[in-house]
Amino acid sequence: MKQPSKPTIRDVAAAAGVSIATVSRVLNRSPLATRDMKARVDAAVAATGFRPNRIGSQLKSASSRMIGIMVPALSNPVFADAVHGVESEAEANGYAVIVSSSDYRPQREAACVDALLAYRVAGLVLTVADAGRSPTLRTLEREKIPYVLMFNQPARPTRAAVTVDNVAAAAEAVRHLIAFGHRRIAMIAGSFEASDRSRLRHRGFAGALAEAGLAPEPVVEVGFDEVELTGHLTNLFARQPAPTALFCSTDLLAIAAIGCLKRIGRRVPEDVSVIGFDGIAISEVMAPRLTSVAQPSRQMGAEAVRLLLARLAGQRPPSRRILPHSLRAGETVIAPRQAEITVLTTALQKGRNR
Amino acid sequence: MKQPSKPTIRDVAAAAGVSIATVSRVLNRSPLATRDMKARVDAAVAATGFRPNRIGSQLKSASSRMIGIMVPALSNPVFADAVHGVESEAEANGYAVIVSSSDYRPQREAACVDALLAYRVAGLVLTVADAGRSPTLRTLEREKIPYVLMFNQPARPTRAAVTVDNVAAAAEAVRHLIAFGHRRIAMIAGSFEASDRSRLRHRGFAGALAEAGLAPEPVVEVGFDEVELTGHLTNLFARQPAPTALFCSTDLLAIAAIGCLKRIGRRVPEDVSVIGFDGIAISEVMAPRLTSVAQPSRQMGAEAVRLLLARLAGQRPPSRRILPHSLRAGETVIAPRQAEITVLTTALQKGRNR
DNA sequence: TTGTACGCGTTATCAT
DNA sequence: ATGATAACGCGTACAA
Repeated sequence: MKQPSKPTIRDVAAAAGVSIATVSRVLNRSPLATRDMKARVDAAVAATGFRPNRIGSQLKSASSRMIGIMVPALSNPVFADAVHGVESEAEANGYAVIVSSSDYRPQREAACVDALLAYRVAGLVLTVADAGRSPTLRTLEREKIPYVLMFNQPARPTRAAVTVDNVAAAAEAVRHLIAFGHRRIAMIAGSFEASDRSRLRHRGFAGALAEAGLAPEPVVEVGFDEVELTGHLTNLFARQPAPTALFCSTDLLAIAAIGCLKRIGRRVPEDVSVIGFDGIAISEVMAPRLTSVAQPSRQMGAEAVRLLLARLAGQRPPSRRILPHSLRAGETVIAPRQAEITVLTTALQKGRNR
Repeated sequence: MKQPSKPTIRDVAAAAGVSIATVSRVLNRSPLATRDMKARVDAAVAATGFRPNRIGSQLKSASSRMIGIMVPALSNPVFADAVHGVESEAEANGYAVIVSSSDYRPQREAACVDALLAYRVAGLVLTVADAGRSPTLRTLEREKIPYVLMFNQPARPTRAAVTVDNVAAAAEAVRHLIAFGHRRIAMIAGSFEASDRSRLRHRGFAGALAEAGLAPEPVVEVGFDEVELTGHLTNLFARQPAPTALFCSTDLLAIAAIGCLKRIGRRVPEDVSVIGFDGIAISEVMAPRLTSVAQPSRQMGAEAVRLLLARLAGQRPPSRRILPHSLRAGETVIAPRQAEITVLTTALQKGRNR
């Protein structure tokens, strides 16, 4: 049952009639490798079916060329896209990626990171529940493991992060609703405890309302696996006067909310306008197309890797990268009924004045 | 700039005043480790901040406790879910997971797998474009690397795979439409070249139509990143008589199709019924809820890992695991207009007969 | 029960 | 330009 264990650099050396040092030089494209040596080694590599063993190489060189990545969940397309970005940028630079997910449970984060560190990853790209109070980040700092946050937007500017400006982006979403004439705007937010983004987006929401002199509407805070929003929405819309628009802290929540709204007899956008946050691909192909503040998830992953690699190369890249968000107009936001009437009236009066 | 390199087992031994063998035994829970030795070592581990280096251990023991995974794309929730399943099952068994994605490009598969093999992964869980003619799988077999396919359903029964019965599942979807009274059923299929699943599902589609004595409708084959189906659908529905139902080989395609249909003035389900394949989470919360043949993606990932680990443990597990699919009734399939009339008529007659 | 010493596959230093 | 050899961190056979 013993495997004919894989050929090593030693086997190649024997087959080529050279020393292992020569083989190593050829494999690593050392300038010292001469043409004929290269030819002989290449032939021997092909003959033996040799594959360089990165484990051996890592042990020696203490640089693992592996990047660890931790996200709350792969089931959210935002994170799946970001991981995709991380993976392809890493791959392009000769790095492999080890993934793990915390399942939105802050207390799992430490264990995940521990596992990654056991593999001596060169660095980490991660999204934590709360960058402000994360034992995990402190561990990484204490042990001087380079890391770059994604989506998190830590208050401490020394913590490397690639994000969008969550407060500004959320405020922009709300202002978009206000510009359409909405005055009673409610928010559905993902768990504040499990997501500092959710808190920041709420701050943007509240700020935009205050700035417009509007009364703050109640915020419905829900869990991330919560898909049954019917109860929450029923309560929300039982109030008089009912909200005319809904800002959701993620697209996933927005899509779920739209489904529940339809089922309780509120049409989107005719009765209620909805705007999401993330700009995931699916929200662009559904009908009506979801209006959303899009963040460039895939690029954020790629950019996080670039920052990490620059840091690993001993450079001093900016510790923070705020990527631009963009308001992606869809079809789920229109003017509320009353405003429509106002607009019409105004238009008629103007017409008459001519 | 030199890092104060991390403590090794040797530092721990020195701190505890024991030998490295003792430390190793304690860390690996060897029965030879005595209580007091364990106490001293544990204290020293804490004092030094030691973290076992898996790289060293892997090199020695030649078993990497890493699983490689390759999927066509993380942006498809089906694969993201499967990776999630792989990740958590692997984690539960002390394995780490290295991911890579082929971006639906068959010619990239070999390079991805090569990279994974360089890390001496213990085995692979993967989805290839076409399990029937995959140089990658042949490579793995030649080099005796254990692997388990996911989603692929290879003709050769020796190839380990965890899948659903794609032909039967697709046929069931089509029979569902037929049972509702649909007679003109078209199909939108993902690229046949990039997905053997797509081909099998088409076979199930054609089989179910033939079995019911229905004429085969044209199949629209589209790329996986193709989101603009308006043209295709316009052509499809310009035919006379137009199809009354649509079977899509993935939920992503179904969602895109529904969006495009609405935009060309066909309502779903009133004018056209739509059924998907995959049962991704989002399709359950949108409105109308997508009717779909669901496959247990997350469990498929987990099951693939279980199979792989059993094989690694030297067992001879069944090489193929066909997991049950389930028809998840949503709101996108109703009876076509004419059938509705027929049904009503029948019901009226029955009522009169009473 | 505990410790010594070797080897896993690689890179890199130092002779030649 | 090429080769011999010493690490890297760990597990374990073997000796004590």
